[in-house]
Amino acid sequence: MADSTGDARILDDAAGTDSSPSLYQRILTDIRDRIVSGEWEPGYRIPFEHELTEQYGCSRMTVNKALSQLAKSGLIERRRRSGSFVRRPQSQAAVLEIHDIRIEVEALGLPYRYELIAQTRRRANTTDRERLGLDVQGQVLALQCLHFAGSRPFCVEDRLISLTAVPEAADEQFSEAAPGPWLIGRVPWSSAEHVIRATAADTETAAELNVANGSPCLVVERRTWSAERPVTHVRFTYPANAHAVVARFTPSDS
Amino acid sequence: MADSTGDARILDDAAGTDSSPSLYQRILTDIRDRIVSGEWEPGYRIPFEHELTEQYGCSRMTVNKALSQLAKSGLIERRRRSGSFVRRPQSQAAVLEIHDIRIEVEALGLPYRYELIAQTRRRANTTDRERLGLDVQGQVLALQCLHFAGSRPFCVEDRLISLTAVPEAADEQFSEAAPGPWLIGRVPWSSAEHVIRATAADTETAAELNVANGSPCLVVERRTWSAERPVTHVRFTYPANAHAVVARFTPSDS
DNA sequence: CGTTCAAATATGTATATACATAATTTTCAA
DNA sequence: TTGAAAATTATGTATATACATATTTGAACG
Repeated sequence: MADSTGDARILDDAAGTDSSPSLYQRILTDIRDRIVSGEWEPGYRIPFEHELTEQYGCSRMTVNKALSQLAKSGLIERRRRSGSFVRRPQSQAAVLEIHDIRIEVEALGLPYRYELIAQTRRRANTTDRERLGLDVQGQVLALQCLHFAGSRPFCVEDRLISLTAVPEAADEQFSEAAPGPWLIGRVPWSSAEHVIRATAADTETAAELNVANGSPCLVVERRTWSAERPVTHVRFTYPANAHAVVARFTPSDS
Repeated sequence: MADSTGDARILDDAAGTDSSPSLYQRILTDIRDRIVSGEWEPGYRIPFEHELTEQYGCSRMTVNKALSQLAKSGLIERRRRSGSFVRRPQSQAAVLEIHDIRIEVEALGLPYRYELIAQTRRRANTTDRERLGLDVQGQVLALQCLHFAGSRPFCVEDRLISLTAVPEAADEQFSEAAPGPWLIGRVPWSSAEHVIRATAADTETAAELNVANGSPCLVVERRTWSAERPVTHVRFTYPANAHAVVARFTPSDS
């Protein structure tokens, strides 16, 4: 009797929808999409297991499997008796830190200051599209900023924001707040790519960083996507010896 | 009846052992330890679910949960009808590639050549212990090598291997095979840390890489652990523009 | 001798159920 | 009013069971 009930449910579902991805995976991606799209903001209480159980017409075990995985991957937080909540966008991944430069500078015991050098709004040109990984035209916001540690320049930031993905950025001044923290608090990212290399400082960069022309610099570029959509591309240029990128990795099964 | 059986089992286990970590997690770490310690080598067939079920006196669901997670984290591979097998050490993590320089060079369409410059065996000195993160003394093997792309030097490798962790390395010549691939095929790593920075080439490095003194270089350092034990530390120095480190990251719940 | 088809088998996903555990809310007495 | 005990609730882990699915093995047959 118990079995035949379950059986009927499975068959019903199979008939109703395409059941090629498993149910628990469908639940998982449904929830993940809602979080990543911003529909469910940080702090939002995800429906209780028993509610999802009803919505999907499945058992609690199935829902639990999906939610447990989301918790393990860090997208949600589960609290007994209270429910499951969307976590605020992880500001540092297990992997490569999405660094907040203010924190980096203050960790050195130096006062932090931020300065906006230039701000341009334009239709994406070829270079912009390449940087963002866009295939269609659209408005972008280009920013150039300087971060200071004490009185000395700490790094140059060269950023491009897709206004298609983040229209609110158009109304933002960025004269006080740096675009990095602003974006992080606003747009949950689902994927990121870093490219790290060394270059010799060109004339402009050398002047901005107050180093000798041609001296070695560390360049960190990051491209960020939210739900498959390009959000921002940023290039940080640091004078050598001022900065190192640290990445730790442990297979995540323990 | 079915319930009381399960019930009795749980109580038995609780009485017999400390049950503070959950059973499925105990199974998971048991297997993980055996793989990482090298007891179960790549290709080894892990006991079938029904065998583990007997060993741990639990249900298949519990064993399945542990094995599924190990599969998701990439440590094992599961094949229907055949069983679960230890995968060969992941040569590239989802995160930061543990790069095989030969492959990198050949991807550029250039012939690859490797040359051993120096090889020293010694008791670990202070610097060595610092590089490896060792707290006790022990024998280490220090290697210096050059990797060529065509006739031009591609990068300098400066490596330290803990002979406590890899005693076989003492008998290896490393005149033909580079230590990187040799180690990767032999020691499964459980954790890795990368530090990436830019420097100006010192006299020695400049000579080896055939670049101007003081020209910018990208330095990638990696420390590797196997089951909490330091295995190797390596520092790659590349002339700028010859190399970039690429890291991709997507939260792993999909 | 090879090809096809059926049995066997291990994993994959789902169910209903049970009890543990942590945290909040309610109740009730001092 | 406060403070301790009890009820409530959502998640955490485990069980027994069922059937699906992929793959190998082996048998039957042309």
